[in-house]
Amino acid sequence: MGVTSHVMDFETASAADLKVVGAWAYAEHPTTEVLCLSFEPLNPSMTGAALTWYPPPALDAPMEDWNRWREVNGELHALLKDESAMFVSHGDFERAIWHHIMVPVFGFPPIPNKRWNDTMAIAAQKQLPLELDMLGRALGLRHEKDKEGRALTISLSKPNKKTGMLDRRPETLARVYQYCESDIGEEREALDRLGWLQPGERRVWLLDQKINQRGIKIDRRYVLACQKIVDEATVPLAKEFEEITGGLAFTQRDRIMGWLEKEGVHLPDLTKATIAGVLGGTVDDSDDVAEDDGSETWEITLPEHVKRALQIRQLVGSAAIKKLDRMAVCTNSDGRARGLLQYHGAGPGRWAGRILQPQNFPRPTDAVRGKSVDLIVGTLMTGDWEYTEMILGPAVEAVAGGLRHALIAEKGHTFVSGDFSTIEARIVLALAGQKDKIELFRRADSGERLPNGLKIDAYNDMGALIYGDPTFDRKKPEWQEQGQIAKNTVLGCGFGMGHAKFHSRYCAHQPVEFAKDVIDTYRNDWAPTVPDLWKGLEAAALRTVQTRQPHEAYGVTYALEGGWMTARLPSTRKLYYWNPQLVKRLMPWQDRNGADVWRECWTYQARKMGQIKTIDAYGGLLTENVVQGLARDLLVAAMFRLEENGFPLVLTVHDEAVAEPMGSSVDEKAFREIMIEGTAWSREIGLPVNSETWVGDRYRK
DNA sequence: CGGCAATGCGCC
DNA sequence: AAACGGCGCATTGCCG
Repeated sequence: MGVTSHVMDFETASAADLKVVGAWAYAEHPTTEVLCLSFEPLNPSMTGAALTWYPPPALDAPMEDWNRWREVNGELHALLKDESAMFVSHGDFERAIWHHIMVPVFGFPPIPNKRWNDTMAIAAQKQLPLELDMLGRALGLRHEKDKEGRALTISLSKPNKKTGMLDRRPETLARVYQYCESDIGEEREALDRLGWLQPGERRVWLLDQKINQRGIKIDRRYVLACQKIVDEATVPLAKEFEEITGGLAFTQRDRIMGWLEKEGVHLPDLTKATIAGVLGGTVDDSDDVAEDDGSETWEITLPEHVKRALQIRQLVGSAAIKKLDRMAVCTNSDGRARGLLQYHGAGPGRWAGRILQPQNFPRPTDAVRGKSVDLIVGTLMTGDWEYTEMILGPAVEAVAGGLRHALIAEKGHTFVSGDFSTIEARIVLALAGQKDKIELFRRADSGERLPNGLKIDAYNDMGALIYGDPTFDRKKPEWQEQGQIAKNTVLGCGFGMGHAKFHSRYCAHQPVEFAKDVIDTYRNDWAPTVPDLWKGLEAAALRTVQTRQPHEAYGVTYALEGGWMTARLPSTRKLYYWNPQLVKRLMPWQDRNGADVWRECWTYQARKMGQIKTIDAYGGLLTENVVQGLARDLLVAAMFRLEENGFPLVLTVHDEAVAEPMGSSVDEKAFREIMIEGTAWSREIGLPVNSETWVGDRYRK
């Protein structure tokens, strides 16, 4: 990226909370002010050449202050004028401040995304922590964080408690400038070690920036109406809960558990499934929900007051409704929320969600399932919780189920969306060369029927094998439960899940032998080439670490590069594993004599819950990474085609893309064709791609 | 009071 | 012979 790159870092102060509202709403907030901007060339021969720009001094300031300011101001303008000059930031904060403050307030020219690089994106792509100081620690940088400077800078956003004044004294600001320049040092050091994005990914990042900056419209009126419903419906129930439990709030999970014990009720947890189980209502498994099948109606008689308390928790305990608060504050003045997606936030390259986390909206709940979006929105829009309960059902649950409808298309635009059907299961089978099952999916996609008239269906195919009945039909009411088992087998067993996990997760009320049979059926009969895929990838990767030479299996090439293990996918993109190490590990199974099994394995380090964790790289995991990575690349390929063909994207959710084209009549068929076109590599491995699409003016499932 | 870790719960 | 994984956010509870 050349010698003319400069690292840039702003320090700002604001009454807005950056973590809550995100960079774009923060930058636009009327109280947000730039304290300073440090910039420094990347050229190593110019280390220490950082300059710090700050807003112009007061009109009556001494001439020397003005002269000093003019010098830096001139340097910055000259830099911007040189179109070959590039800029580096950590995250999108600098771009947001530049757009909302430097351009309109201080008259600087806009900086197009093409002139930016992002160290956070690079760290993400190389599987390292995203936050700068943890990134530094992971890379073993010796740069010491200026904690005092940081604390001081943060304190400048708050008025002095006694005087009510904001501290902007010259000596205070001088300390902030010093901190800002030190921050840049850390970023530069990190960049030296990271290098740049791998080939092909810069254009993905540019697309990501376009989508994030385009934002998505939030229906503010709807959000406010939903908040009103939640508030008013919750008040009486919270009070009742408090009375029953002797002063507890329904959010206090641990204390509720304690209280239940005291009342003689022993539950393993307070998950949705468990509560539904003891309350006698079965967990409603809609066709496309793969979880919760382990739950069942437990033979427990509950005291009435305990039952009522659990009911209340079930009714109002949805954490998802907190998204309403975020939605209400994170939008820009044009009503759009920006910066909701983090490029490469997840290991194999998927996006992660930010701010209001648009990737985990609750799926339709009982209260709203099967009802039209118009009815749901029309009802909630009244803000009347009693009316809502009359039309839809429990108010909080109805709001939770309708949360995703708060995302709307701009006036004069329409949403069109599609996902990839069962894409991960298909990629596993295609990669493994399980041709008969791939053919099965292909025939199912084209709506073909069996000789007995039944539509071809992968889950039925699996069910027929598990239950030894060729007429197996999961749509028949009496086979509903078995249908779920079959579905979970197809979807869940591709990455080496063992019988114990399958049992506890999907069929806890069956004997464990049943789970064993299911796992065996998948591995030995339904998809016998898939375990070979696990073994093949595991062996190739292990040999690579052992010999330090590249090894290939199933079109995936493992190699050691710098401090990373890389996996080059059939799509040519590489996955990164930081700091691979050989280790001996005890396997979670015994040999036929019942003896422990030890093996040479390798580990790598990855970010997990804000920490660096050491992860064992076994075959099932490597397979999953490869498969998820390929699913992501398939989506990215479709995203480029969509963007180029008049479908501007506003959101992606792993295997789903949402666009917001102009006009009210949208070519849904064209959208679908683009989605299922596939790529050279997907055709090479014979992957059948299918997509279900919808069109509407509100986000939905 | 704020930072941090652990846990729960939502989605793919 | 054979280990599902990936996320973010809210809350709680502990620590200083």
